[in-house]
Amino acid sequence: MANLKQINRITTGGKGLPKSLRRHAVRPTPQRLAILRELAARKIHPDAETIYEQVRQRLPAISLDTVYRNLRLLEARGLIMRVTTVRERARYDADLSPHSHFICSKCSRVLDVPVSALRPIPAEADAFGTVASVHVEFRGLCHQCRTVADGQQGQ
Amino acid sequence: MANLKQINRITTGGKGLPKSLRRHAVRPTPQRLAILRELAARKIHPDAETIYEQVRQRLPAISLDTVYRNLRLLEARGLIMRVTTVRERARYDADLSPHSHFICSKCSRVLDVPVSALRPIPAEADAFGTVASVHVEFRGLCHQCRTVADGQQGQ
DNA sequence: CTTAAAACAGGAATAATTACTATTGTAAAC
DNA sequence: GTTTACAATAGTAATTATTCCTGTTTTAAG
Ligand SMILES: [Mn+2]
Ligand SMILES: [Mn+2]
Ligand SMILES: [Zn+2]
Ligand SMILES: [Zn+2]
Repeated sequence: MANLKQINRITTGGKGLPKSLRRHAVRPTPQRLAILRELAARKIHPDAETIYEQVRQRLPAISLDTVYRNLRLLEARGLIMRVTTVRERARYDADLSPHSHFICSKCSRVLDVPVSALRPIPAEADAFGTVASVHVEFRGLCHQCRTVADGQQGQ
Repeated sequence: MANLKQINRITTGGKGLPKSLRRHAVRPTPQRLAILRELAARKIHPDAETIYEQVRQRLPAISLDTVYRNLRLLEARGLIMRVTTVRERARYDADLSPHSHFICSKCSRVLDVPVSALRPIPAEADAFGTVASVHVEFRGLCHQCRTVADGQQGQ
């Protein structure tokens, strides 16, 4: 981290973002701002590595870990969102009938949700390409974990 | 792999699955059958490790790689399905407005799908727990990749 | 200016999954 | 019933995305 003044001059463009960050009790560091700006400017929904490569052009000393750390923090504070689902172990199902799943964020059990709870999703998404599959996934606290305050680790 | 005859006697229970596998041009090996049976018998939507631990009790010599390899093959052949989404790098979005995404399986670009294409999902899923979030994700070939036969790696 | 807490860079560690290789099982041809 | 070619497996190494750790720098507050 060398020459912070200079870095600040480069990266601190508009004043909107810094204020927004302060409101969420997040310090507007140059690295953080650069990451957030990169995400806000482009609509490519980039991953950590892609953001890293871009931000590096302005802040050559930034580390990949800083990108990951900030993405995590910004997501937790509700300032950005994840496009993909939570990255956890792959789980499988032998039941091929059309249905969806409710995944408990506490005990990580997976419950079947019948299609009746879904309603068919219109073919309007075909505007973007040939839809091969639609994945619907509910997350939350299962009944068992809600009532029993102390969540056990089921599965 | 020792004493195959014995293993076969143990694991080859019903005759339905072996035939089903043959129909899909998949050889009904004892390991494969055990994995498939484990998945079909329980409705817990297990991950590879969990299946491994269970199958190991009957086939102590089975390797974890065999479980992974077969889950991959069975999914590819359409005999089982994945509960969770494809395991790839996490991607982020600064646009917090409610919308969904279309992910191209060829160029891996992510396109925004407006809510108009979704229809609200009924609160019927509350039957399973307190729904905190709903994730809808479309997969397929984007227009660009469909027309241009030779897919480029966009993003 | 001093000081405590937050954030950072760089590199090591972790965890899930896949790749590699020598060996074994299978099915079909002879 | 042998032979033979190919598929599948076990065991282990490698890969990949992400997180953790440690010493240092930056920030904010007194
Ligand atoms: Mn299911
Ligand atoms: Mn989006
Ligand atoms: Zn639960
Ligand atoms: Zn595409």
